[in-house]
Amino acid sequence: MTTPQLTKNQSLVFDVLEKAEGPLSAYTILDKLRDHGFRAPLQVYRALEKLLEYGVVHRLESINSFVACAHPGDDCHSHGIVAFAICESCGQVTEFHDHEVDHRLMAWVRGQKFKPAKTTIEIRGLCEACAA
Amino acid sequence: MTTPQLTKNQSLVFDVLEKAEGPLSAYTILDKLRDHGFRAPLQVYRALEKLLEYGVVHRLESINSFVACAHPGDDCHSHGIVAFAICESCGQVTEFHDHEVDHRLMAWVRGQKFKPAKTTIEIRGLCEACAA
DNA sequence: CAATTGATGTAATAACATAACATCTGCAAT
DNA sequence: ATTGCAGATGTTATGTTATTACATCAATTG
Ligand SMILES: [Zn+2]
Ligand SMILES: [Zn+2]
Ligand SMILES: [Zn+2]
Ligand SMILES: [Zn+2]
Repeated sequence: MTTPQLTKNQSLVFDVLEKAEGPLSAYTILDKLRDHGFRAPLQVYRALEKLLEYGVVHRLESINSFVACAHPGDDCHSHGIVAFAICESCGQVTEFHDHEVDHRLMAWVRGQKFKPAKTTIEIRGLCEACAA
Repeated sequence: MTTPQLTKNQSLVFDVLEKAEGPLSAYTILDKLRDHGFRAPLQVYRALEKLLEYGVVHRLESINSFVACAHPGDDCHSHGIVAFAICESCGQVTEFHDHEVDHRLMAWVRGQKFKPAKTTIEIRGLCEACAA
């Protein structure tokens, strides 16, 4: 998907996520944008909805948070599955993907005649620095 | 992990999940147990916490719901990663397990010196019946 | 201009989850 | 048996995440 020009609110939300060290909750984003006129959760959620659709932001289901894509423009994103390693201590997120994992999951899915729409792979644990 | 004798509340919550067609939210479980004296969310969440710990119930992160384990006693559960296919139309959940996926993810994790604690794999889409 | 479409603003509410504190129950040590 | 403890439970309140409903605004287009 080619990303269209972002609207004002979408840009504001995206900039906050890009500058952040780690994933942010929608309400944390809201707080960071109060000075820019944001007043209600919906302003954040609506922007996020589009940014997710454009593939420039990912949602981390297991921690109800959002993060800017670490590999913008990477073609794998369009058809591949993205995985995340999330440090439960420092919040650091690493985004990666593995074709073999994709293939195995999609092979299973095909066998079941299941029609996949969105796949979540999230590994929570401790990053190297925090595990030490 | 060997499952200890369940307490009254744990048994009630587990029975509701076992008899359910698909995954249930904590509040749905609460409603189903009002007749048995349940009054507050915490009664459900506390029971779920233990049932998750014993491995007889799984949490589906992407839909904030809980489901009874489909493969109780399966040894793979203790050390392997469980994956779920979730039908967004009828709610049906299929639990499966693929060693190759585990190996690939764990190999990646080792390479990063990341210490995994809990891994989530959830595929949302349409089951065979609903896709037709 | 009128109609449509997409974006935005605002208030209210729904849905999910935890904190804090009191009470009870079973069991072991004295 | 009494005391002390640990685990489970009950209850209220609160915190966090997400959506519904409705009004308004701006750009496009026929
Ligand atoms: Zn990405
Ligand atoms: Zn860390
Ligand atoms: Zn299971
Ligand atoms: Zn279905």
